[in-house]
Amino acid sequence: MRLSSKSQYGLKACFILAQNYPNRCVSASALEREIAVSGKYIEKIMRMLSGAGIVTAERGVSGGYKLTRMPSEITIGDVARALEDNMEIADCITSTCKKCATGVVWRKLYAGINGVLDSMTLQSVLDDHEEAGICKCGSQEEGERCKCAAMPREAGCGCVRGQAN
Amino acid sequence: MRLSSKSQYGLKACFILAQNYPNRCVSASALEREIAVSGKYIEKIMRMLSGAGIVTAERGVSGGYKLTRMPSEITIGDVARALEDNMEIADCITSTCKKCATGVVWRKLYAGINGVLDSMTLQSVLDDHEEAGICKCGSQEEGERCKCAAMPREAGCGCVRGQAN
DNA sequence: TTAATTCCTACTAAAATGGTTGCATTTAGT
DNA sequence: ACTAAATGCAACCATTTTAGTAGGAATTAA
Repeated sequence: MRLSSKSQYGLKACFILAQNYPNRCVSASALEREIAVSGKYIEKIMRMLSGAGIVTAERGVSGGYKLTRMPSEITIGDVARALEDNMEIADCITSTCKKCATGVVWRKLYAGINGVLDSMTLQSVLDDHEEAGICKCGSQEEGERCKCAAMPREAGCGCVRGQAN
Repeated sequence: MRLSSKSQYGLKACFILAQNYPNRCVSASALEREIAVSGKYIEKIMRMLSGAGIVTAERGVSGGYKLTRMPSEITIGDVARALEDNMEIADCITSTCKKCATGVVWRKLYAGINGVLDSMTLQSVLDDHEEAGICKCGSQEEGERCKCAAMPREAGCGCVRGQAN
């Protein structure tokens, strides 16, 4: 009962894209720096998100990835279902078998999981996080000022582009 | 994002033990017949449940497994957590890291999963299942009479011990 | 004594996971 | 036209996890 690393990295990437929405593309190599994950691997993950219609990709120099819709229109469930190879938590989820009582159980769990995941959007999570006094950009320790340098940020986080602060 | 086969088989076994509670022991070989799973494998699974204090085992001829407490006192979560090797769905569940927004998400999911699993007991699920017009013993197809023969059953399911009906 | 049972350890084949490699294609800038 | 930075794609690979299997020791009712 574990999420794949794809979901974990991919969601981090989506939060970064959300912060750059709708203007800027974010490249795989920028994500590599920010998330500390292999560039080739995050590239693969982004391609899965692209295939699922969650991000678009622009090729060529100064290309990268961008959300296809507003962060408030993308649920965590959208992202997780795109990246999790197998969301069918048990064999009897899709089957109509009613023979044993386990079907009820696993279907209820399945519904619960998707319910939780779809109750949050990229936007709502970032809002909650910021409201809790934590800078959206995610690169600082608690109580410290933001240290991020590589990435353009929204106002209010204390970051300066291309310069640590 | 998948449950292990241990949880799936193990929960089936627990329902059978629940139907035989509190009088009868159910042996691994009986479970093998009922659930259609390797006897050696279900034996291993039962030992995990025994280690978790959910069932007790009696050795020797006419031995087997029995629930340690009433089916209404055992939640599905108890069973799943005993059998699922790793319930930590993401790396940041237990850590106190607040740097990125994914922590909020996965902790909410984790709480949701356990909430669903703990909202059901062996008893409540069996009751719901029976109320839906489905025999608790689980061996019949929908609309058919029960075909189970190997196992003693509670009144009302139409089974006769040691005899198909 | 025997047969049916659990207990325990070790082993193994297959599948899934978490990437890596290499190359083709696209594109902005010079 | 050339180059460098970017995505697209397919194949590969090592490690870990999963889903059992195998074999024997200890226990117990008949």
